[in-house]
Amino acid sequence: MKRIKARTLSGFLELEPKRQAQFDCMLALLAESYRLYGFHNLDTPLMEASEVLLAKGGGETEQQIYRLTKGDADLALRFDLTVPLAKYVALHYNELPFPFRRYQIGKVYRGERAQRGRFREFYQADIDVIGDGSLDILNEAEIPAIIYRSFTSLGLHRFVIRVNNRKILSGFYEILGLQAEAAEIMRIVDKLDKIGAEKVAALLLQAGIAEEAARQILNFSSRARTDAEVLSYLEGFLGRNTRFDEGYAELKAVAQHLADFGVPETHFALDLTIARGLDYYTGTVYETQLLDHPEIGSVCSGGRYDDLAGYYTDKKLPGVGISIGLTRLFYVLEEQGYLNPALPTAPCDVLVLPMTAELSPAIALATRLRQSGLRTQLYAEGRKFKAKMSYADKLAVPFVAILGEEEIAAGSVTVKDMQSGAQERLPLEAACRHLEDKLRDRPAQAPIREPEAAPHSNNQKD
RNA sequence: GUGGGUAUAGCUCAGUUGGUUAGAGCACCGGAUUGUGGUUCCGGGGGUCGAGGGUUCGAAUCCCUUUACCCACCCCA
Repeated sequence: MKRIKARTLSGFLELEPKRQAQFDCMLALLAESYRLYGFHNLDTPLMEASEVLLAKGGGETEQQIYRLTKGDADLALRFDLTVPLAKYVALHYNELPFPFRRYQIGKVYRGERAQRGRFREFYQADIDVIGDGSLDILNEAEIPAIIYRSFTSLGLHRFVIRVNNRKILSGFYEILGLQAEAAEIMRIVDKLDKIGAEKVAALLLQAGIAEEAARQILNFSSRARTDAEVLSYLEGFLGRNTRFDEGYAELKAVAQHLADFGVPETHFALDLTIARGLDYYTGTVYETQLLDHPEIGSVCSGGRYDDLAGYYTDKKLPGVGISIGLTRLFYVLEEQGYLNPALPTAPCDVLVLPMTAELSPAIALATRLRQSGLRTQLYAEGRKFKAKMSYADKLAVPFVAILGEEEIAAGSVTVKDMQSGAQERLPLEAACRHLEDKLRDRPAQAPIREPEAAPHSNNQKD
């Protein structure tokens, strides 16, 4: 028989059990953070009609989307979670409460070249708040708090949430008489972090921007300012452009309530360089960077948009949302050695090891433990004790319960703590309560553990 | 889509100007230890050297074709 070589497609991440458990832990904590802020969960289909996903048409999406046909049906795999949300909100408009707050954590697909930290199938963890006709600015101000909560709950602390407002940028470019080039300028300025001021200046000139204007654009986007300095700097331009003035008011409103929302100043920065390449953002934009690894770019991005579902409905549905690239985040944190080795990854709390051919007592014990809510696995294979212990070790299970002839005869069970190696024989009920106590008292572990001191950056591009 | 690189065991890789039967570490399995794992020692299984063609007495090694993958750019999470 000819065997097919087992393989996984490039750009598709597949984890062995221990790493999957670490990933799942991060995913669960994100969902918990999102729920804490009152978001509905949503699970839309992985596949949609191509015409729905490609409503916008053109550009990168069309090139990168996975498309397939089945009979006459023209189907596509979702490219992000925002377009399916737009369809969902348009379709279920009458049944939804507005503002509609939903979170969604799911896989998305992009048929582009895979490379380090870039996948063809990856998880996005999104939240969006959709308004019916209008949406209060406070929803935009709350977003940094959700980001802060989400990252700290994972155990990450060395990050900064950068915020800007696109109305300020486009208003400023209008003041310079460059409204036609605004989108292109933003895309270039957005690279400031990556390639530096000189190269950005060169790109601006290349794009046909006059030298003086380029100088002003760069000066405007200079980062060396505190939040207060940014706001007072912006005040100097007020009264010259309506859009600019609006953006200023919004940015100020977002910054104003940070303390009330519990976001420390250290984790937040008004940053006029943040532009976002995506063109549907119309107001506040967010990016989150890991301080120790700026080279990986933003790990959580989003912003305000005025018209979510214009392709599907006449209703005007403004919103604000963010997306965490969970697969990339996991990949990078693992690569940097940030995953907490103390994170429990065992599929169960107790492994019951029967030593006799008669399995009834072991089954009864497992049932008893499960009734107490302890995750319990029964090892039924008739292999050597050594193999059974080795299995327990591979699972990294914290406790094993050994049931041999002696234990059964005495109505007892031997409980072994796999970490310390200590074991004791206890009467059945006492053993169960002992396990309950031990497992209840275990401290919660965050999936991420950052190094004490920031490692010096040696990630020069080569 | 553009540019560069790589392909040898499950994984990470070594392999001399082309020369016996292609190696190491990790992983896996067995034994030392038949009621005790994770450490140690001993042993074992596992490879069409990506595929196809060519040069040669002889190819993992040189040449051609091809496929896959990796890195970077574009763009993004």
